[in-house]
Amino acid sequence: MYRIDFNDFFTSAFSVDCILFGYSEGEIKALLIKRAMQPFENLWAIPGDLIYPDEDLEQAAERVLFELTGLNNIAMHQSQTFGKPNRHPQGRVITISYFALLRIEDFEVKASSWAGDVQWVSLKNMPDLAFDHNHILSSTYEMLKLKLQNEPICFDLLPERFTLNEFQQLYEFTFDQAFDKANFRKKIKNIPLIAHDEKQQNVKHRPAKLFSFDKLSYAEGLEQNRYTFKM
Amino acid sequence: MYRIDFNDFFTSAFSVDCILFGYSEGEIKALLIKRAMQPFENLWAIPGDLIYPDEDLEQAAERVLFELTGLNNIAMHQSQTFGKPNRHPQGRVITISYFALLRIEDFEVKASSWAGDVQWVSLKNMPDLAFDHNHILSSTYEMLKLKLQNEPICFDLLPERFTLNEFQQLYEFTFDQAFDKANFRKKIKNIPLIAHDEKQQNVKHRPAKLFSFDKLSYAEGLEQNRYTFKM
DNA sequence: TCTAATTATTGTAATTTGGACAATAATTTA
DNA sequence: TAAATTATTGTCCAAATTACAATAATTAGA
Repeated sequence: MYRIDFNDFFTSAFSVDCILFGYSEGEIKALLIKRAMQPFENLWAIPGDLIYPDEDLEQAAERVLFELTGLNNIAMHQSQTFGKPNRHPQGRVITISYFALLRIEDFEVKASSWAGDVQWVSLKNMPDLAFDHNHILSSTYEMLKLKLQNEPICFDLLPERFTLNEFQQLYEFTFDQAFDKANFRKKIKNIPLIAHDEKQQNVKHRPAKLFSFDKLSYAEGLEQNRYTFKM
Repeated sequence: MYRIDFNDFFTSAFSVDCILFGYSEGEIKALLIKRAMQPFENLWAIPGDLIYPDEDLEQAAERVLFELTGLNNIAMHQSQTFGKPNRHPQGRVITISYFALLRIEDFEVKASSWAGDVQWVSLKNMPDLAFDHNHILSSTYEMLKLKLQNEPICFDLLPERFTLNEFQQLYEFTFDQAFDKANFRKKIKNIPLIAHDEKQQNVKHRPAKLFSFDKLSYAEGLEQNRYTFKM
């Protein structure tokens, strides 16, 4: 086994790639940027940036999110790390992928210094992306689906107040299977929801009641082991 | 937002940390090394090494595993990446943790060049480790438990032929709860096991039948969507 | 205003699963 | 051969799941 000089190891860089997932029109979408610089200029890509030498990973991920959306205080979930030796044409760059769940309608996207254009793209309809970003995106999407099934993060994708049907549709999309309406409502009866008096607006039929997720009650329940979130 | 020179980013290193989990005496254990070099010389640590500039992440993880155990062809699972700016006293080193499941009795551990001593240590009984290794170990253990509940990897920890009781005990340990024997057997009836004629040896009571996991049938079943592994 | 259309919401009965516990079987030891 | 010990199977009841039916609330149009 050969040994290289210790300092020769310190010739690499790392980056974060932040996959921002949103949900609209019954589909999960990712926010992509059109790269404004080399390499892969003009190709669509996952927003990301090199990590500063004194910066924490999560901090870097939050920085990228903020530059693009102006949003703070959004939970970032670490997904996986990708590091094939030749994945970046300009040197050895290992990238750590993070994802966050956003409400598309809650903010306006700002194209940043390194992005010429920004767009929500449905996962069913993904073009060829820069670097190994198609691979990163699809494996991060798998991780999202796993987490959606085990943690109550679906509410980060839904509007603050949602109908039970919207909730159900998101789960049907996630599991790629249809549920019976009546049975879905029984299935979720142990998830603490707040029922509001407010109703759905502008629909051509009986409007549905609006609900919101009761975070506080859920946190309490977790502590007392009253439930774990399992769909 | 300040910008540093592009080349200043290429001053970091990355490492893999390989957590080797084994199962014996009703407990899950990790293989730790006593560090033979600075920093943290003589402290117990997770085996790991810097990644060579032209080396793939998984390849590096397999190299560490091989140096320590002589084992090849063991599935490595990527866990999480840790990168607090000051986690390594000699520079910026981000580490990617991998884990593998081993049958303790199937090989002999060899202390390697960078390890003075090697030992299986129960997770219930963990000393202070080098670097942020206590943190890495405990969060990787959480990921192991999650995967044990969703993928049939428990069989990598059990002997090739096992009794249903051994299988049950591993699950009781994982879930930290006891199951009724009869009911456990119903619960697992959709997991394809091969029943052998062979029986348990050298026990002071009725010997139990030995089973092994039917990988082929499981893979087939997965393809046809006949089952997903959920405990 | 009344009726059809549409979707929301609740209920019911049958089936399946899960948990508690009892009964029987196969060994070893003395 | 009997006692001890653990393996394995069976049974009953409660709980969860499923399929499907019934009722409620709203809009649109006659």
